[in-house]
Amino acid sequence: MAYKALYLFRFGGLNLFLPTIGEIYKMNYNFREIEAKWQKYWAENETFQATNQSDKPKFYALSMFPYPSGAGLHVGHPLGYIAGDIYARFKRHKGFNVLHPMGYDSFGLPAEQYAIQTGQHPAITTETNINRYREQLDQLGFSFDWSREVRTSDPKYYKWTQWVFIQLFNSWYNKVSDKAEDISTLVSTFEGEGNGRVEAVCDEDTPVFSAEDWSDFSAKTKQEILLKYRLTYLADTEVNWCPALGTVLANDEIVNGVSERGGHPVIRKKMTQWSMRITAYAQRLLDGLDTIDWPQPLKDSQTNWIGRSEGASVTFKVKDYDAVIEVFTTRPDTIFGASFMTLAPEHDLVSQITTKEQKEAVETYVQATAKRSERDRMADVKTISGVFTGAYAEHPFTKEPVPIWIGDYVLASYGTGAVMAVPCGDQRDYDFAKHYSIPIPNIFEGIDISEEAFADKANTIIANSDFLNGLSYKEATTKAIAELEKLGQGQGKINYRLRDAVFSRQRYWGEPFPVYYVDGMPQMIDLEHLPLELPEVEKYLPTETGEPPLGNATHWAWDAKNNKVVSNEMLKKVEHDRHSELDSESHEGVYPIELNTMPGWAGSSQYFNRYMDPHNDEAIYSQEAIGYWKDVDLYIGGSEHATGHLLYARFWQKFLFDKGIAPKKEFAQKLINQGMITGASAFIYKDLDSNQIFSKGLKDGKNVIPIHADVSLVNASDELDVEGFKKWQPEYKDAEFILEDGKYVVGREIEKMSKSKYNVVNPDAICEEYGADSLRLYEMFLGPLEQSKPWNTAGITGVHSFLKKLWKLYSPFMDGSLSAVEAEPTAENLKTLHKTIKKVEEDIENFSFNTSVSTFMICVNELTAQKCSSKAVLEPLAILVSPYAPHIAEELWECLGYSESIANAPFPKFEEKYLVESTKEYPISFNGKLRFKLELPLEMGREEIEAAVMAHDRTKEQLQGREPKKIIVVPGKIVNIVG
RNA sequence: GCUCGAGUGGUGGAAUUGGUAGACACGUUGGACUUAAAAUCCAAUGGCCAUUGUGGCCGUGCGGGUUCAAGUCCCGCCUCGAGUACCA
Repeated sequence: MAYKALYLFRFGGLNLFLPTIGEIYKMNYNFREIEAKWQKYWAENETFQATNQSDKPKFYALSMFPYPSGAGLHVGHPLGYIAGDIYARFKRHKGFNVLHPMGYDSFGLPAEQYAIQTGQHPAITTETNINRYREQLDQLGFSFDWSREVRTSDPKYYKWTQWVFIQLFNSWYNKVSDKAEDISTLVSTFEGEGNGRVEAVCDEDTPVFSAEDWSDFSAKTKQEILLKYRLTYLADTEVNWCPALGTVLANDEIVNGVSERGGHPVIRKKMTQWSMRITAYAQRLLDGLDTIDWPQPLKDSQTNWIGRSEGASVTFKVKDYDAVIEVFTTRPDTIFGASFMTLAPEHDLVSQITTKEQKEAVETYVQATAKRSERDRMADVKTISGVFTGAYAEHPFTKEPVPIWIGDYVLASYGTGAVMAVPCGDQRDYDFAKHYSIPIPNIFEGIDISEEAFADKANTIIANSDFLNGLSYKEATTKAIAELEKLGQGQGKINYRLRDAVFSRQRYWGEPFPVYYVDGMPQMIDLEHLPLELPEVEKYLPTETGEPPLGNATHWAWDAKNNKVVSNEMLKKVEHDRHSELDSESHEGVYPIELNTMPGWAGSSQYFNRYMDPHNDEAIYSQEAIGYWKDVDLYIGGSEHATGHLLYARFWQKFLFDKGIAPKKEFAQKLINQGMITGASAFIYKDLDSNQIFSKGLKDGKNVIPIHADVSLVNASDELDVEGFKKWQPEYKDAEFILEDGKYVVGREIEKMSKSKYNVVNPDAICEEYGADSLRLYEMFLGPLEQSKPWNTAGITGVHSFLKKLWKLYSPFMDGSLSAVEAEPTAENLKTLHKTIKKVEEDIENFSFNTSVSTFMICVNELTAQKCSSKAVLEPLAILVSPYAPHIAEELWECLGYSESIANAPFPKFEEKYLVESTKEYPISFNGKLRFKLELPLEMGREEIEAAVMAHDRTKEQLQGREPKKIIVVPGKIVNIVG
């Protein structure tokens, strides 16, 4: 009651109680103190630890774990984490048992490159960086369950990465059951009947053999054959080799022909590499996309990446040679239009079939293309080049000779590396034919092809094509395939662009393969002897003989008898008296260990499952744990992983599903791509001919180059601190800055946030000035989560003052005391509250976090105006705000008299009845033009509303005695009168 | 080239999916408080016109269309962004 008296006093304008210094300190929203207090509380009380058993429904909210780079976090990094954290906290309020873990993708190139430069062990750099990341993450108040932290570079973790690799090695893909099976089932089939009837995804050069053949094969041959079936296998692959980085790069690590990291040139090179038979899963990876709620653009890019195309494979006999050329075509209906064939210059048959006369020209051409880098080839797509081999193939139906050309527009890596060229139906074939004056037969009814090819399937009617005449694309395709099958020269086929994924990297800082070699054949190390830990090396560069960095290790040989790593000296000692070791059941010697390491995506392909049971040393995770958590309910991360991590992780998950290790075919049901927060770089304009630097408005007409200036030297109105700049870049200390209106104004450009562009905004500084809650709210307020948007610190005062107002709402006496009273809330209070509950709940469910921040602001403004201090309103409001601004919410919650954390307080229930009003404003509109408003009782029906509207003066005035043609009443919305 | 996505005030962005366009915030301007600054509070703020007053016209990239009613739906363009690329 005393409070209430005070309260009335204060709002009555008679503030007689002057606060003491201590009270002033308390009465303000002291975010520094509050945030430190609650971060400590959460850590000490393990508030966010999830249990693997609960009566509550489960919810798994995951954000992509970061690579801990040396630069630390900038304001762009936490965006997705904040969104994920809001959702996780929301779900806790909603009564879910929430798993919200975090960890580090801590293997990677930067740590290794730093090691090369400084000699410091990558583990040390990584540890330092992780500690820094942790500090920054803690500062932002995330509700992560840190007891489940994983690091991909931790041997306890990568033990299981190695284990999955072994499972893949011990599996083959059975097309009949359409899943991965244990390699032992394949071996018993080979023993029983050979491989004639085996339908597997395997290497193309796999020979056909009988059961007898199999038993006669040497142990080594058997292993070689099995390697052609295993889901991870060794093969000579043409790879993207980056000499500058000394490593192989995946396709998605190359941008415009140069390495994504560092921009070094990349060349094609053949190497023996581990590969993953991801192509076995191409169709299932495609089909699975329909079952998951992922962003359409991301699905599209995976679909494109997999690149399914339906068509036919056709074999052409080569005239005068005992050889056939197999081609893949999506247009078997146009087969009568094929007037030549083109092989990729790298095609195996080229050297065999080339005639004497053409030999020189062909060889020159092949060499010339080999020399051209991928980048050059891409740069000039327009140039048409090719050479005739002198050989002819035989058309399967007409038996006419078809000249065989080679040309670099045909890619060795796609399809069979050969095409049947139908110039009338494909623009590239058309251009090629025109260029070399090859005939262009027209096989389309009523189509003019004198200028360009006709590629429109939908409007195709085939002509001049024997049995295909008069048929549509669809009919002709079916018919052509049927006829080809009769001849034994073709069949329907589905082709994928997706290639098997190269899995070896010539790096130090990655997972070692659990593999040693006996007679050059890979052997797996048993689970009980894992992890195989990274050895120490003197230097982190490739060896002088070009071996990967692990070649520098002195202690990197496998003692197969004692199952441990021994020094390379031992290797030499035992090696010379080894016989056919593969034949003996157990290997007792000392053998070399694989020198490559695994790529970055290895560790990230199973981490989400490992979080479920991260400390399990007996299994990758227990079946109880994964049986409970099953899959990720919400995954938040960047779209740049669309065809990398997100595809590989789906592949591993499907494999683990086949093996009965994972219960779900897809690891993440819903995925959201958070947009990038970009930086507004600042530029100064240096005159090229003098020592002058021009302000933005004066640079036009001058010969200037823009130079990045650090954004911290620029104020909100784009004015540069010139003295600060000179201090920062002493090379310009004598430069003359030409000002406009007494100021130096910088130019702005939106770019990706990056250290080298000096546009990085650090969250630490923001937290120091405004607090983590302000930063969290502001990052959400900036715009829709999925959209990329530039950072602009200026606007943060808006959300910060919202928090201050919120604080005041709970503390109107300005003395730090609790103001919430047991007073009955007014109808107005409840209306404001329930409006907010409804909107905020909807917004969170729809991931429209930006609009809910506005809703909070409106709510607090209204409640302040209403002078609301009722507990019945302020309690639920604290819960509503808590996912967004958890620290202040906890503090308010405590002020309201609770000793438990707000984290598990139930989310307020929305009740429609509080929004109901007695009257409603109806906007009235005439012919969509004149508008006025009319307030009418809510319970009025349609006819009553019409009558009330017609009786109104404005209506009469407008209608001037005429009868209205039509009256449209949309319930609760608008009344429209058409006069 | 192909595949997606987006164009709304000075700025970031709202708009219950066809129903009063510009919520909320930044910025700007004016005012209050202050010796002053900061902080805080109040008011105005799409454009043009009218103005003592309630007002009027135009406005969601451009051009058409459907509808009583279009930022939202349809047709045709333009621009920007993202992904991808000689894929047979």
